[in-house]
Amino acid sequence: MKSKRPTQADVARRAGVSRGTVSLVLNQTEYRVPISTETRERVVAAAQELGYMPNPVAQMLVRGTTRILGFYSFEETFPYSSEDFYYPYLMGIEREATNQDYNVLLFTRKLAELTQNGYSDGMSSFRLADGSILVGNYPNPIILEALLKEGLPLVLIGRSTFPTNVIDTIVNDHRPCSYAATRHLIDLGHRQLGFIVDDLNLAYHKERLFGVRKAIDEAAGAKLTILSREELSSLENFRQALRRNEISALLCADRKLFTPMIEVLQKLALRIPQDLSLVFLVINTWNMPFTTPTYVKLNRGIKGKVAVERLVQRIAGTLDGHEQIQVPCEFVIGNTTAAFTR
Amino acid sequence: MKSKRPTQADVARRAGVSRGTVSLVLNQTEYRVPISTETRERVVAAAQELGYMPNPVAQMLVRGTTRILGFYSFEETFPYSSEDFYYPYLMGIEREATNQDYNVLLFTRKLAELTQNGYSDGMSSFRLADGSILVGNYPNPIILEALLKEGLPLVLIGRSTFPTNVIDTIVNDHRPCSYAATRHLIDLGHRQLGFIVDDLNLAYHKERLFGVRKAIDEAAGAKLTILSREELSSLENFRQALRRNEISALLCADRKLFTPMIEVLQKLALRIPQDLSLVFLVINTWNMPFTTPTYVKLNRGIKGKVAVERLVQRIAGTLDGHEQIQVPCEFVIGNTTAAFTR
DNA sequence: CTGAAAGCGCTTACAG
DNA sequence: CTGAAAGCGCTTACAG
Repeated sequence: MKSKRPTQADVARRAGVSRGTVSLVLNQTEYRVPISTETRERVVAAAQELGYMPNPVAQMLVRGTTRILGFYSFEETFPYSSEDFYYPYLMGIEREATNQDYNVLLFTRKLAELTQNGYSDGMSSFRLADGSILVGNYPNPIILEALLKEGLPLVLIGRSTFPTNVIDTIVNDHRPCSYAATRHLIDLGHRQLGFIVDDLNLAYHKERLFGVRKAIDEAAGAKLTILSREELSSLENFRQALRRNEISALLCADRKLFTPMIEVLQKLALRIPQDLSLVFLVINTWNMPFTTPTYVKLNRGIKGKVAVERLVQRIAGTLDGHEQIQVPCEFVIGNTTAAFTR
Repeated sequence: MKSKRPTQADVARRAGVSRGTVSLVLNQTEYRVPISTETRERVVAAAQELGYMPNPVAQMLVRGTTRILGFYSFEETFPYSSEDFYYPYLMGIEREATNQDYNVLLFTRKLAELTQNGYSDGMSSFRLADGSILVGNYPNPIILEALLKEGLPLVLIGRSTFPTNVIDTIVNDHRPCSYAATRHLIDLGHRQLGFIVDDLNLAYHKERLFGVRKAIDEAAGAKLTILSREELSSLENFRQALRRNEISALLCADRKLFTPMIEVLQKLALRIPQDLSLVFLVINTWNMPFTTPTYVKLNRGIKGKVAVERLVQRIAGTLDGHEQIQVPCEFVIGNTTAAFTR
C-alpha cells in the first residue's frame, strides 16, 4: 500500500552501476576513490529522479556512530509549574550541539520505569546517542551507577554522591557570587543579615554559606543569622526571628523556600526593599514576582555548552580522567535591595 | 583498544542457543513463540553477566520504525534574546511524546544549509524520525515544499502559504480572545481604542482585527484606530495619534512592536494603566516588564500536544486528508488595564 | 520448543 | 575507475 521509498539499490539499478558506487558518489568521497565524472553525473541524476534519500538508520548501523547527543533529566518537567525546568540548559546544549554538528535526542521515558527488566533493557535507548548529558542534582545513585557501569560517554550537569573522579560533572561555583552578594549588602550599610536555607548538608548550600561567611567576616560588626524552613512555618516565628536579630537583609539560598518565603513576607506586609532587602542566591527567571530582583544568575546555558564540549571530547576519546568542572555564576543587582536605614 | 560491547551473538554463544532465540527471549514475545523456562533463564542470565544491551540502531533498521518524533524550528533560537523561543512548544510536545512512548529528536542543522546538495541529502536526517513537527509561521515555501514532496509524516505548528488541505497545521484561533479582550476594555468604559500592528496582511493579524472589530461594532460609540509601526517611529507622532483619537486603551497585536512600544510609552511618561490601558494580544511570558499584564495566552504547550497527537495518527496511517486545526487562546486579565476615567 | 537463513539499507576493504 | 562481497547487529518467517 504505502509507496516504499527508493533505496540505494534502486538508484544503482537506474544508473546502471553497483550499490557501492552509488554510496561512493553520494558521500562525496571523491578524494578517496576517483570516479569518472560521467558515472558521477549518472548516479546523481538517478538519485534526483527517484527522490532518493539515504536511510540514516542504515548509515548509523554501519558507521557505528549516530552524531546524536542524548539528553536526560532526572528532574520532572511536569507539571508545568515545576520549578526545575531544564530548558535553559537545553538552550546552551542545542546551540553547542549545532556547532559540533550533533542532533539532540530528548529521552522522555523515565529511567526509573525502565530499570525493571533484569538486564537493564530500558537503558539501551541510551546507546542510540554517541554520548549523553544528564541533568539533576544528586540523582538516584543506583540508577546513576547503572548508567556509569555501561561505560557510555556521559556528563552530568549537577552534583552527585559519587567521587568527582569517576564521573564528569558540570557545576556552578557558588562561592564568589555569594560573597559578592553579601558584600553588596554590607556596602549598602546592612550589618544584620539573614541566610535562609533548607538543607545545609548539600554541597551547593555549603558553598553559598562559605561565600557569605567570608564577606561577613571581613566586615566590621556584621552578623549572620541562619534561618531554616521551620522559621517560615509560622508568621509569628518568622517575624520574631527577624526582629530578634534585627535582620535588615535576607539572602535566600534555596529555591524551594522561594514561594513560602514570599508568601510570608507579603503576609507580614514587609515592603521590599524599604523594610527588607532581598537577595536571591538562586532563582527561576521565569517565575519572578519582582521584575528586577537582585539575584545570582546561574548561567545554565553556559553549563549546557560546557557539558557538550566535555562530552564531545569524551566521545572522541581524548580524555582520560573524569573531573568536576566549575562554571562561574553572575551577580545581578536589581531593585530588591536598598541602602540600610535604621 | 576500546572494549567492544557484547553483541547478541555473544549472548547466544554464552547461553548455548542461537541468536534468534536470544532475540525472542529478550523481546518478551513469550506469547508468540513459546520458549522453555530453562532456556529463557539461561539467556537472561547470559545477557546479565555480559551486560548486554541490544543495539537500538540495529533494531530500528530491521523494524523500520524508530519511535522518534523529530522537531525542527524555522525560527532562529539564537541569539538568546530572540523573541521566538520554541520551548513552550517543546514542553507540550515532550509531554505528549512521553505519553505516546516516543523520544524527541531536535534537528539542529538548519535546512537552508542542507539543501545545497543536488539530491537533498541534508533532509535525510528527517528520515530518522517516524514523523516530524515543524514550528514557524510562513516558513520558506521552497523548503517546505521540498519537505512535503518527501512524503514524510509532518505537522506544522504555525501558518503556511500552502492550502490547508495539503499540510497539517496547528494554529491558534485569535478571534475569540481578541473579541474578549476588546469587550473587557469596553466594559471598563473605554470607547476610543487603538490597535497597533505591523503587517495587517498576515492571517493572524487579520483574525485579531476581526475579533476586535466585532466587539467594537457591538458597542455603542466605540471607535477603533489602527496604528502602525510608523506611528511609533517618533515620539511626537505617537503622542499626536493618541491625543487626536483620544485613545484611552491600546491593543498591541504584534510581538515585534512590543519593545518599541514600551519604550515610547515610557518616554511619554504614560502610566499604565492609569493613563492608558494596555492589552497584549500576543506576548512572550519570559520577557515581561509588567508582572501581571492583561494579555492573550497562546497556549503553546497545548499546540505542541495537539501536534503530537495529530502526527501520531498520521504515522499510524489512520488519517486521509490534511487540515488546519485550531486551538483556542486564553484571555487573562492582569493589571495593565483599568476603568476609563475621563 | 529451537536453529539456520534471509534480510533491513547501507559502507568499505578487496579484487580486478 | 568499478563490481562483488562481507558485514554492521538485529528480527522474523520458515523449517524442523
